[in-house]
Amino acid sequence: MATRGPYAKGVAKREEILSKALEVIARQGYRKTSTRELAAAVGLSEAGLLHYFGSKEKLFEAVLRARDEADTARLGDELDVIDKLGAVVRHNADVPGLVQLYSTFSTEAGDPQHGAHEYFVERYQRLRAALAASVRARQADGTMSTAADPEKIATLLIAVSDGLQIQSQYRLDAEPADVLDHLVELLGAG
Amino acid sequence: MATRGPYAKGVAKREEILSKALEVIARQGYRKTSTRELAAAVGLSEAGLLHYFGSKEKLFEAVLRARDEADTARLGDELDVIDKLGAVVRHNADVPGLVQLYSTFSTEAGDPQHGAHEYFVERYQRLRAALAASVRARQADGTMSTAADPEKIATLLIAVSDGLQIQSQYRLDAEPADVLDHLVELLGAG
DNA sequence: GTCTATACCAAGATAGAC
DNA sequence: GTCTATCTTGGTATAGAC
Repeated sequence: MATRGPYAKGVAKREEILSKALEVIARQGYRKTSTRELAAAVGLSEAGLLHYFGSKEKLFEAVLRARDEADTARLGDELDVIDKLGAVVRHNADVPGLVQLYSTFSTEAGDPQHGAHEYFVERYQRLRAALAASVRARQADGTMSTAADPEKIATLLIAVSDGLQIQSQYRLDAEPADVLDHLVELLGAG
Repeated sequence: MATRGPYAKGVAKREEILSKALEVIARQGYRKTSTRELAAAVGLSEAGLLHYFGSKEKLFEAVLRARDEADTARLGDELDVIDKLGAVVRHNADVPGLVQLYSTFSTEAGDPQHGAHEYFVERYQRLRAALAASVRARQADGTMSTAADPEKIATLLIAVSDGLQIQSQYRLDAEPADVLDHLVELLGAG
């Protein structure tokens, strides 16, 4: 039962699929992207496509992981986590299809049976911990109110960022990132 | 060509469908609830069920409208809109199926082609206007910081409430309503 | 009691997941 | 190819306005 791992060709194809999937989804949204269409776009049969990821759910989970990695690579280590969150929200405004993928997927994976449920559980835990640490650091150097509860503010910041992405799909006048900035600014006083 | 309006029988059936739909969704989630199953639960064929609502999307839109009305009826006119939002978030914690329906639906209806898109556009506009008015009222009687921008805070409060419902599906320690309360409390200072 | 919109069903077209 | 899902087509039966 020696497990052999992916061949170089498979790794390359995997990456091609992810980047193509991102492109197609960004153009036409998540719900309208079928595995059939995606398969055609990368020159594979449906079975061939699913061979790499096992299921549609896992494929989209991989797309989101790739996006997280791209965000991390793009933003570097200059900003603290709260500022990064703002930068990502700002950047996302230019990629509506991806926003829809993230929103739809994070919502439907709320079902513990969903293939990507654990991915989001871990992602949210990691994000909350990092944001809470950033809140504490800001409180220590006096740039955030000490009345704020770090854990609750961490949860709040994620909620704001998720919720703004949903609202932004419905003729929202304000820029989502500006609303988030306003919150951080108000939390700085006091 | 005179349009005759629904018969008494139809009105009753419509209500039965809405309440049964809520029940079924609460038990097994939104995505796993098919029109076939729903039709069986109310003793109709699929075509008979769709006769009332036209499409699955419109049916679930009707469920959400009914929930909004129930919330309004239950809460009365004692509370101002911000407090009502908190009360609804608190109440929703007891109806997990509804939370999933609302989250999933509000997300996938982000597509302008979606049957319920206009419903959410109007709902968000109405909510934002009401919340902004409440912010201004609080600023006038000194219970909210005048540094807060009423429009942005209105958008923010909705985002928080939507985002918390998503996060609550992923092993969130804090009570969503407590996080919202914490925000309102912090906005009161200053 | 007539008439027609409403209430409902059987079968199938279409399309996506796998 | 198979299975499952939404929704359409083309009907019959009945409620209830006149």
